Amino acid sequence: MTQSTPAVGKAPAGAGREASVPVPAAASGGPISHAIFRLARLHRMFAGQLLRRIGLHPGQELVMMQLWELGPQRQIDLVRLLDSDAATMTRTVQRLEQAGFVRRRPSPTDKRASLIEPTAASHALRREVEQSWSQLEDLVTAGLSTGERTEALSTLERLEQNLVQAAVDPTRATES
Amino acid sequence: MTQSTPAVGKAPAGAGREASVPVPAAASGGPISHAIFRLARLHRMFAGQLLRRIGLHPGQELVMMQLWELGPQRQIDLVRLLDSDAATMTRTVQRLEQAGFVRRRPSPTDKRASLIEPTAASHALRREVEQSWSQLEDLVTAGLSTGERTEALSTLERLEQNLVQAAVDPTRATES
DNA sequence: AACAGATACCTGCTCGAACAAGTAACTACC
DNA sequence: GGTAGTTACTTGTTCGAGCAGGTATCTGTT
Repeated sequence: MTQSTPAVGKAPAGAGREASVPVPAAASGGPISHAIFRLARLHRMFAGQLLRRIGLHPGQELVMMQLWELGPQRQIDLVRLLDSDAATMTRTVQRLEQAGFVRRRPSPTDKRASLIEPTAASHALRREVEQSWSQLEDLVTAGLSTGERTEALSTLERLEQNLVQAAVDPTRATES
Repeated sequence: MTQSTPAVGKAPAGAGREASVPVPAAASGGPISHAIFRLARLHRMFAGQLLRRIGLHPGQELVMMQLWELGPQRQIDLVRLLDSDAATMTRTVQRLEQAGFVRRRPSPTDKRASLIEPTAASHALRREVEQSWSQLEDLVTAGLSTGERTEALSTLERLEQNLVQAAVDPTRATES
């Protein structure tokens, strides 16, 4: 574990401190950026916790959800759906295959590609994964009214859109 | 790169798509959670971009900022300040040392510990790192009024607090 | 039909993150 | 002062993420 976290295996690493005077310098340089960073960190930790007991590693659940929902997909499709990376997908699929959650079948129309399909064993996980997602949602939105949730969502999306915009139109400072 | 992103090395991987119908299933299972996930992803990509041209890897800049601000620190101090992991810190410091941004000196009072201090070479980076942070802040908060920024910040912090709370007081669903 | 370019996938590498173990060195208590 | 427990750090492993190649295979054009 990280440090004083007592309940190992329960609370995500290092949660429960900071949130007060986390990183003075970094915070002053970009409070919102820093808040995103911390929120993301915690959020990832919790997601990791939840997934851990299901037997998946963070990221794998996203692949599985696509397969469960859309059926067999080529790796490149998964890459595009998840906005991931071909190399990462290769390895993630290999591990999922090795774990028995996924099977590969050569594409009938394209000798380069193979179709990735969820195994029967994987379907047992589906409910658990979905539960974990809503569990996480409950945790993160605890105490928020419906209106506040809508508001929070639109705030997050606005920030996201700013970044998407900056990526598409690098008229911005990202350039040197 | 990921997919159709044209300007390789400029726009972070895979930005510019999704944001419309990204991951139907995952989104419906936890819209805010999912929004956090996407925002964090993009945010990390941008931060990575910015850091890349400085010559640091994501995470290393946080260590350096602590050192610049507080002076020589033991690894355990850095771990606590950044809420990181001792093992990760060992390797991050090793890489920073190898890159010439950091030096190790045995602690005068504790033979187990060593003091990590920023090198002169590293100080040249400081301004760049700080610029990158405010650049990122500008990107992410583009078009937001001062009031909206305050609001966004408190929204992020509220979500963060929810997670912190859940970590400290696992009366919640995180437990099985 | 032949070629150039795009695709789909794979492999090797580095890095942070997290877990598990292990080794010194320090501290507290008897 | 000697031992039990803690602490600081290291190493090994797995995993996602990203970059840089490399190899088949397909496709569009001539």
